[in-house]
Order: sequence, then C-alpha cells, then structure tokens
Amino acid sequence: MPSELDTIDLKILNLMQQDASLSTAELAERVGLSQSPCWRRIQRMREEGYIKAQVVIVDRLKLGYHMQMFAQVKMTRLSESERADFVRQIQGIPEILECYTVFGEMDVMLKIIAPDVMWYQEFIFSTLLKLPGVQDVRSIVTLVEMKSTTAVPLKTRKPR
Amino acid sequence: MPSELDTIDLKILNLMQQDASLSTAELAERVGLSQSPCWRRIQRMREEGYIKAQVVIVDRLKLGYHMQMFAQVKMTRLSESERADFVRQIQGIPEILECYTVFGEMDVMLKIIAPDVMWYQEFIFSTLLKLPGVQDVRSIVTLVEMKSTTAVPLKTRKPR
DNA sequence: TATGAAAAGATAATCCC
DNA sequence: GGGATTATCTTTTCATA
Repeated sequence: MPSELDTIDLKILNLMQQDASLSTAELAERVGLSQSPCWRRIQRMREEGYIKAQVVIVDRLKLGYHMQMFAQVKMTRLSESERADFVRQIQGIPEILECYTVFGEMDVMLKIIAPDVMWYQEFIFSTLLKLPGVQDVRSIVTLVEMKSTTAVPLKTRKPR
Repeated sequence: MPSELDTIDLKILNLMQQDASLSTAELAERVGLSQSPCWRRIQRMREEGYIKAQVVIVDRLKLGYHMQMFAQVKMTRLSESERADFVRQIQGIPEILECYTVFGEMDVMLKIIAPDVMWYQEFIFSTLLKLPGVQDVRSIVTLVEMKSTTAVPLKTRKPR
C-alpha cells in the first residue's frame, strides 16, 4: 500500500538526496519534526521503495577513470533468450554504468567510463562488438562535466 | 597529500558504493580489520576526496518522472561570460541531472528527466532553446533501463 | 493514526597502546 | 593496526492527543 508522500516527506527526501549522512535528529530539526516521526517517515520511504539505495559517490578521476563516453549501439533483432543474455552480460561489465533501450536512429544507449583511450578502443572491439546483437557503435566522448547529480527534483515545476 | 589507496581501501569503497548504510563495524569485519582502522580509512578517503558524497537514490518513477531523455545540443560560439551564464542556468534547472561538453557533431549532452511528454516539449521551447547559445536540440528518449549504477569499478581490468 | 519524550541498544568517534 | 572508552545516534517502547 504505497501511501503518497506529503510535503515533509519530500523535504526529508530532498535533504537525503544531497547528504545521506545527516542524522535523523538533524533532518528532523530541519523539517520541523522530532526524531521519532522523522525516523518512521524515512523507514516507510525505504520500505515502500521511494528510497532505492544509499550509496557513496566516488571521484572517478581520482580512481583512474579519465574518460567517459556515451555509446550509441545499433542492434540486430534479438530473440528473447539472446536479449536476456545481452542484458546479463551488460550487467556484468562494471565499466558500463548505464544502459537503456532508446527511441531514434540507434537502439541502445550506454554510459561507459574508461581509464584511457587505448583501453576504450580495446573495449569496443574485444567486448562491446562481441555482445549478442551488437552491429555498430557510435561513441560520444564527454569533455567537461558541467553538472552531475543523482538528485531528482522534489516536485514538477512548470518550465519557465 | 593524497596518498594512494590500497586493496583494503578499495574493498571498503566498493562496499560503500553498493550500500553506504553499512556500519563501520560491519565493513571492518568484511575486509578483515577492526573498527578503528576501518573508520580512519573511511575518514581519510572522505577528506582526500575519494568519497565525494553520500546520498540516497530515489525511485524517479514513483516520484512522477516517467520520462528520461538524453538531449544533444548544438551551440553557437560563446564568450567567457556567456558560457559561465549558461553553466549557472543549467545548474539551476533540477530536471537536468547531467551536463557535459562533448566531442562530435553536437556540442553538449544533457541527461534530463520529465514527468511526461507535454512537459518536456514545453521545457524544450520555453527553457532549453532560450538558454544562451543554444541553437538546436536533438532528443533521445530512453525506454527500458537495463542497467543504472553510480558504482565505479574498483580497478581497471583488461577488456576480455 | 500520528506525535513526542524517553529508554534501550547500536554505532561513531576518540583515546591510548 | 588493535582494544577500550566515551559521545552520539538509531531504534524501540510507551504515553498522549
């Protein structure tokens, strides 16, 4: 029974989207509640799946991933089992951070990180092009990161 | 003095990339340390910026964001101040989750979420196309999410 | 049904070795 | 790095509105 979220829930969520290391007491104070109800709200949002995970965001550059690409993939038609196999393999490649089927010219969009150009070139030929159904890959290399967040806006606003 | 990370640091990081709600004791046990040194390692990785943030990941669909797009933007040449203005405005639009300058045909790549098609259409014309330098927008709508993670691989592996 | 106060339990943070 | 201590926070209980 996924109950709706009220304004206070959204305030809590928003704070936790920015910093999940805040204590319940701290959060409670900022939204004008005492600890217990605040804690129960968080608990409920976890149980009901509004909160999917709590993670640390690392600095990929410091960890040696100097490149990030969006790869657009053209696929052949796949059977059900081939498709399942494709998904399973994608999930097993940690350098692929995101994978979506998309509308448009191409069929699949990937977000990939790599240590350097050599690695990526090797990755495309030795890994990506060997996945089931992969016909063609077009890569878009990112240069400057002007914004990167996992925080979803609290409520839909009208475009200005 | 950003010291290098050893194998144990990377193990800790990896666990925290999957679940940052694990206690220090729990993490310590899993990597074969006692609490104190494990805590100190985490602290150090925060201070040195390996860990950039700790956040909750929310379910965007449950929060009403039923659409996700990658928008490729063609820009005109911008002056320094126009460019700064562009970045500032991008950062102020919460539905834009990511923004990169890219190599290739187009100049900028955006990751955007929206509640519905109507909102997005309105957003493009009333917001995006009015940003400084924006000449043309090409959108790629995502359909099925086959993978989505923020976790960076521990160490570079050779492509197979 | 939801809140707040307070107790009990667990964890984080600091100490010294 | 480990062990022990203290401070802080989380989680449960309970009384109340």
